[in-house]
Amino acid sequence: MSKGQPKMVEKPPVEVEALSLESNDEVRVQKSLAAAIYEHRLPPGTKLPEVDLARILGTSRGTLRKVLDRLASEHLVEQIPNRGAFVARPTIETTRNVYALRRILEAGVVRTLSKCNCEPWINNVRLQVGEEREANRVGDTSRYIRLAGKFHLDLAAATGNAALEEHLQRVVSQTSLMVALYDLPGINTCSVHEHLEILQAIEAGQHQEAERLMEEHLLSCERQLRLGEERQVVDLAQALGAPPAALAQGTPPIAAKPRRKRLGTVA
Amino acid sequence: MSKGQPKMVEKPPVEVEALSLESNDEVRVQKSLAAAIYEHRLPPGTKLPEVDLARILGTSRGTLRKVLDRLASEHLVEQIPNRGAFVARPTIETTRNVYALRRILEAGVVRTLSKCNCEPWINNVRLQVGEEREANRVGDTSRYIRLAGKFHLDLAAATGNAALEEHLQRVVSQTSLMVALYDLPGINTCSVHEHLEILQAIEAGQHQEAERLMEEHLLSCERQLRLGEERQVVDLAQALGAPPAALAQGTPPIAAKPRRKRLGTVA
DNA sequence: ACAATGCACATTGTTAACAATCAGTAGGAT
DNA sequence: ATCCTACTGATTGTTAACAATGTGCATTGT
Repeated sequence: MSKGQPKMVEKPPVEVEALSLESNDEVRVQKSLAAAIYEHRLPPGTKLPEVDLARILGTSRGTLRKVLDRLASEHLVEQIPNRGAFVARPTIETTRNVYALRRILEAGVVRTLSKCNCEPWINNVRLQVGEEREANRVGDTSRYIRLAGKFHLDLAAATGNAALEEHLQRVVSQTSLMVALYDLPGINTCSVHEHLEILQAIEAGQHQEAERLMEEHLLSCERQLRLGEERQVVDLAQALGAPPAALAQGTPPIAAKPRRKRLGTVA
Repeated sequence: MSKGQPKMVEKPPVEVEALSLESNDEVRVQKSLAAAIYEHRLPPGTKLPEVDLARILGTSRGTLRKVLDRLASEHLVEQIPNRGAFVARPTIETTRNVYALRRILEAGVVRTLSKCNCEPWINNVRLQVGEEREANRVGDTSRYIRLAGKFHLDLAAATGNAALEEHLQRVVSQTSLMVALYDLPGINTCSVHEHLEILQAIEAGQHQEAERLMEEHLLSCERQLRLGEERQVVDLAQALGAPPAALAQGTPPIAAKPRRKRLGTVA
């Protein structure tokens, strides 16, 4: 066998299961960061400097870098080329899209559950909704956020479809960012009552109704957000009541972001 | 401002759009690899050695590593701790789950499209289905696979929901691996005719029918796969017809993978 | 006083050398 | 002859130093 040219195709009898614990450090760090973002302890826009975070979380810069990359691929952080990583600030359009996707996914979850046996899980979930209500009453936001999300994820887990669960996990995490960005403080995000209604419909075997309730619930969540039109770049002239004659630009709102100061190039 | 302790929360006026071109090299390498896997040029189980691939794709080991990580997070490659990366070999259970997820997502796509105007895109898509048929007839598998997948992705793109499109992208890619693994060669994966039927129903505004056709289409795709029960570890004794008395293990198939030779420890 | 230019610091990005681990092989004992 | 053990080569994983880039401040000129 020539070893000069690269051997590309070579099937090994891989029979080992791909264990997902990996470095064990990466998952710990990733969970810490993801949880902090998810629970609004790190608000959107927060800078995430590599060295500081590495020291705080007790890991190396390399692993932290890898974790930031992964979180970026989940749209939980944004990376700007030579400036670093920030907690993501999803746009309003993205928010609408993600909520629409959640409706599709979770309607699917409920539909799938209607063909399964609820007994094994439904009581556990009901208990957790109780905790949810309690956390909400006491005012423990972190805990409440976690539990409210967990309700939806538990339903997905109950389907036994790991792929479905994983994808929902992603959008639910994103949703938390959107709540942090656009929710008015003081309003309760996920109504506990609606959660109970959904469980009830599922248990009673009312597929259609359960699905409708879930979609309605997600719609009501989205409606609690301040999703006015995109924070458009303010046209100073117009805002200050300049004479219309001065506005040669035309009617469409000036979408001109390209504020790009040309730099470098020796004068 | 003390610079001894780490400053964690610090909102910068990030108004720059997060450009996704990144290193420009990473995306190129990732696209190359992903395409090669998607088009079955790299069959499941193929080892992906870092140095070879880096040389072939004309990049550094570092970026290739990053790309492999990303593809692993999309379940296109599996990473085994100290042995490297391989083109993923999704299990039969995963396959069923992913197809179920596709039915959920794509039914959602069709439902969403029913509320939109088809005119801008439907003719383009129809033309591509023509190319699809042609590629299939000529026998250009790579091209056919690409186009058949593109149909589904184009529909998702037509919804204007980038999040939905992205998630579908992932499962469609995974699906390609499953076809490579479980499809019997010689059978055409996605029936062109069914694609046309779906388009027709959408155009005619028959929501229900379009949705039903899409689910039926995906079911028929899944049915073309050889998804017999999991390739269970063969019990040699039983397979060779050893006397039942010798089998003290019991009925359940010996799932004993833990072939783990204890190593090290000076004798 | 304001704007623009150049410098210094801080942070990110990349590379290369080193360390750890594993597969395959040769050797020896039972 | 077969099984076990120890070694070698190859490949992956990690660390640390270096390079590149951007930010902010001080300085200078109008």
